[in-house]
Amino acid sequence: MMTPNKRLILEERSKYCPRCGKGPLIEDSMRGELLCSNCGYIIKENEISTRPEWRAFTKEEREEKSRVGMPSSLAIHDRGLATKLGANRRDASGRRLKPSERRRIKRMDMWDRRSQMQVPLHRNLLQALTELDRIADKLNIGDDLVEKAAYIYRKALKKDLVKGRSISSMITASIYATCRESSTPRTLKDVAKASGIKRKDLARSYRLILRELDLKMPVVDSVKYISKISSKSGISEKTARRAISILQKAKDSHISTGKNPQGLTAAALYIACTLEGETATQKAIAAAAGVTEVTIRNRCKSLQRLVS
DNA sequence: TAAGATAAGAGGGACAT
DNA sequence: ATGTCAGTCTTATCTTA
Repeated sequence: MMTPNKRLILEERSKYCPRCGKGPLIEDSMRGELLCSNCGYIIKENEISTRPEWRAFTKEEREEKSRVGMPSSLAIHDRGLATKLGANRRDASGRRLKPSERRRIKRMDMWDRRSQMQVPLHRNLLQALTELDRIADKLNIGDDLVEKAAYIYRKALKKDLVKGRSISSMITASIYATCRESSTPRTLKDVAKASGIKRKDLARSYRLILRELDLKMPVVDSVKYISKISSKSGISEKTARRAISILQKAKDSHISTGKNPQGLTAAALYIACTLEGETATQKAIAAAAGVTEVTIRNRCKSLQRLVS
C-alpha cells in the first residue's frame, strides 16, 4: 500500500520490450513514457500518462472502463469524452450510471478541460483525425497504429509544430513516423501517395517531427521489404530466401548503411534471380520496389562483390 | 529489348564561416 | 544564419549485346 504509484506501474509490466524482446525498459519521467532502452520502442499503454494523475487509478480504472462502453481512444479528437455528464445520468445505452462511475467521468471531464485544448485546437484535431482515418484505410494499417499516429499528432500539436504547416502534411508525417517506429514496411512514397501529399513535403514534416519530438526510430530492416517486392514482381519463394541471405551479408559488411533500403532489397532480389536462374528484369523489380533501375544497378555493384 | 553508361539536377546532412 | 561539399537517388538519353 505504501508503494508509490510510479512503481506500481512499472511492476505491473513485463521487463522486456514487447517488440524487440530485450530491455530493460526505462521510464522517461519528463514525458511520462515507458520505453525500451534497447530499441526505443515506447510502450503504448503509457501514452495516457501525459496526464500523470491518471496513473493513480489504473487498477480500478481498467476494470471500470470495461463497463462503461466506448473505450477512450486517442484517435477520437476529444478522446471519446465529448459527451459531458448528462442531466439524466445515464450512459449511452440508457443504463443508469453508478455513483462511482459518475465521479470518474466527472474527473475525466475535469482533466479534459484542464488540458488546455482550446476550441481551435479541437477543430484542428477533428480535421486531422478524419484525415488520419482516411489515409490509414488506404494504407491498410491497423487500429493500434492509428492510435499511435494520433498520439504523435497530439504531441506535435501541443508543441505548435502544426502552426504554419498544413494539417494534412503533419498528420501524414505522424502516420509515416508510426510506421517507421513499428517497423511496418511503408515507404515515404506509399504514404505520400495515400495522402496526396508530395513526398518531399512529407519527408520534411517527418524530419521535423522526429527532431522536435525527439523520437528514436529503429533502423529499417531491408528484409521486411523482401516479401512485398517479391510478391509484386512474381519472384519465387526460394529466390526470395536467397535474397535475404544476401541482405544479411550486406548488413554484416556495413555496405548497407545509409542506403535506400528499397533499392538495396531490389538489388538483392535481382542478384538472387540471376543466381537462381530465375528471369526477372531490372525494370520489373524496380517498378515493384519503387526505385529506378539505375539505383538497382548501383546497389548491385557493391552487392556483387560480396556474393562472388 | 534488356541492360549498362553517363550526365544533370533535386534535396538534405555535415561542417565551416 | 548561410554557403559549400560529398554522397544518394532520380530522370533522361544514348549505347551495347
